[in-house]
Amino acid sequence: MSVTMQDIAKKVGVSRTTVGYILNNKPISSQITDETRERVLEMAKRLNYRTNQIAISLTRNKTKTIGVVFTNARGTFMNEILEGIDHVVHQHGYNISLCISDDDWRREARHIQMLREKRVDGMIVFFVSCRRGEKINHDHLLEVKKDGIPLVFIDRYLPDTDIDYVVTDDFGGSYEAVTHLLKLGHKKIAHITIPLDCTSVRNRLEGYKKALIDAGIEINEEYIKTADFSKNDGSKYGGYEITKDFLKMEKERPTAIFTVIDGIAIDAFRAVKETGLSIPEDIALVGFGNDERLSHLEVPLTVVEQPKSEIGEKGAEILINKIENPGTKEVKKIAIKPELIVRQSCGAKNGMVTAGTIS
Amino acid sequence: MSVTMQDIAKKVGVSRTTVGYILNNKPISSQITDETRERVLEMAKRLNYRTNQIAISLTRNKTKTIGVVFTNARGTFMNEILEGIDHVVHQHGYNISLCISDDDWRREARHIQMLREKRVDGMIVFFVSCRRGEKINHDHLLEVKKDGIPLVFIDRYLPDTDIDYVVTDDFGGSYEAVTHLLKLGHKKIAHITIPLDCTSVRNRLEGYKKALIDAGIEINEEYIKTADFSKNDGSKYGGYEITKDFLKMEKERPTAIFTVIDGIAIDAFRAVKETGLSIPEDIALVGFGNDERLSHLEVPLTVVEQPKSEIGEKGAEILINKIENPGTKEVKKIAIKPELIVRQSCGAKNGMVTAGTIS
DNA sequence: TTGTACGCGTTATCAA
DNA sequence: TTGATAACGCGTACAA
Repeated sequence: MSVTMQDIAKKVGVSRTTVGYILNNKPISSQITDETRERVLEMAKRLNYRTNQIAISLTRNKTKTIGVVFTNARGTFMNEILEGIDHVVHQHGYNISLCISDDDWRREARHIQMLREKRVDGMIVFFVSCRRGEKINHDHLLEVKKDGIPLVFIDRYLPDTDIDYVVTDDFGGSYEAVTHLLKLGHKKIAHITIPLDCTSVRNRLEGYKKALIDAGIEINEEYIKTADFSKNDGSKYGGYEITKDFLKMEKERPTAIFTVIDGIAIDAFRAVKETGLSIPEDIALVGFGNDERLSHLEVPLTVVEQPKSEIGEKGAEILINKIENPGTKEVKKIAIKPELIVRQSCGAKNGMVTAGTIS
Repeated sequence: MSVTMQDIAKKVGVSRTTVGYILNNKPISSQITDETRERVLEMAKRLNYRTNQIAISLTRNKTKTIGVVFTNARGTFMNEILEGIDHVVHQHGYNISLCISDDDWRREARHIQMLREKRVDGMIVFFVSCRRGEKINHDHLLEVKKDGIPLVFIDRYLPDTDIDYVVTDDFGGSYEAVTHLLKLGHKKIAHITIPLDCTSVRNRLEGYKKALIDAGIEINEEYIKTADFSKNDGSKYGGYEITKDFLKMEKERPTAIFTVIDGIAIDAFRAVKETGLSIPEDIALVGFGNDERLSHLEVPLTVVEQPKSEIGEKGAEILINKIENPGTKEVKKIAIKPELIVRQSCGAKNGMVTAGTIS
């Protein structure tokens, strides 16, 4: 099929070894006749010789490939992280092998099995978390770690394990967003969360609670609702429906809603608009994630922006460092502080409130 | 490092070959003692043996990996195509090696070189097109074709080459959008295009022109403008500025604007809104692509929707077919008819106008 | 059941 | 000095 060193050797009339020395510019090759070198190089060019990395991988036990696993490709969440990973990784001569698990942990496990068979040098994984009621097995992830294959989680992590990760500081971001609302005078701040059992969702809820507590406001469980599950009668109860319910609360009606993700904020926006109330005058609204759609709504939404590129870059750096320095036992657990992008839906004047990076 | 067949063979006290036969369930293995088989299988499980696909790739000369090259990861254009590719490809046991060229053809060439060294079985490429003034070299793509490596282009193609591709029927989609506007009574329809020299942009312009001509309307060059280039004085002249200029045209002011991509439509939307005119009453607006943002604007935009998943799926199918049936010389050139999604910005009542698939 | 050779590049060793 | 030989890494295929 493709041109091998053997082909060149045969054509030129030297051994495979000699060709190898010349093409790789080995010190020994300085002792090879200039004429031989010339002929070999020329033949290589003429035949369009191309290193066979498969052969190299076999001997070196290194593929220069890293596996990247995402749950899905909806929205632009994956994109920015992927771009971050791509930049760092290619700089170091690595390739990305991308897998999408479709929010199915069995698929995820199969993908990881494939990546292991292909002997990737390491993996960056955004793993599947369980939705209400599901049972999820994470053994395939723990096994990767156990077998000493460099592994870095992104955006969420497995508590009680010593696996490296790079995540958004969800607690901090949430805390800041709610504190921002408090400073604007809001006291009745609702939170819409989702039935997804992962660290980010939990930490955002905790950040919300802590901010209220620190401000001396009692947690009102009526103000915390979980979207996207079915009621007994089978009807959907998502961000839209929940918001409608919040708006019906009359005197106790919240004056601000903080949603755990952008998608829910869009639903809430629609609900508020339909009710004839206005944002931010009647209801302030803050999302989390910074989906592109949010800035194009009639009233651009204020959001906590996940530092996606940084997550990707940092994750890749940690991974490559692990790969190239196999001794290190140190486990990196990094939470990057997100930015609060103040637009119009919270009622503050436009601007950006920035915080530094903690780890 | 990892467990090999040799390890198992040594532990069990049989030859490497025997282990291979048993693990791969070869017919010959039926003549192996049940006891030996048991012991081998158990040892494999105990040691957590995992096939080394690198070794297999070396002998088979097949990596079961396909290279996918995109220009960038902005927006959700890549995502849907990628999901389509991913589904088809994994079904056939292939992995994706993803590269992002950052709109830089030299980077693209380097990526393709890497993919070739890693001996991918085929490639799906969304290649870099030239912007005004740039010089782009496509030799690296032609070489892939020349060397017999299965290659499929997506969303754009190189005219005058016999390389397979799957694209949007840009001409048809454009034609349909403009015809739709004509049917709504518009006669002064403007088109904003971009200075990108690729088949899709050119074909959309042609579709626009043909629709007008077929309706007996003369092409008014004043109504065709190219966004995103600098004027002599250095100021930017993008979709926003162009739209403002259109709106200043008084009597000759266009009543509808059709933009070559969604991004420009958003700019145009902003310009119209600022001018105090309303959509669709004063100005109808139609985009191309179906970016998620468009449906969340105050007035949801009517768009020609690129069939992204289909492009990905079809592209992957063609590629895998080429890989697994190496004889076929047939070149597939497929244009998938897009859908016109009628929302509010064109002034028609909501609904979807669908067309079939042509090829 | 086992030995042997192959695919391809690398490298330590050995001969001219 | 200049170059060739052989073995390695791992799974597979075929003859023995």
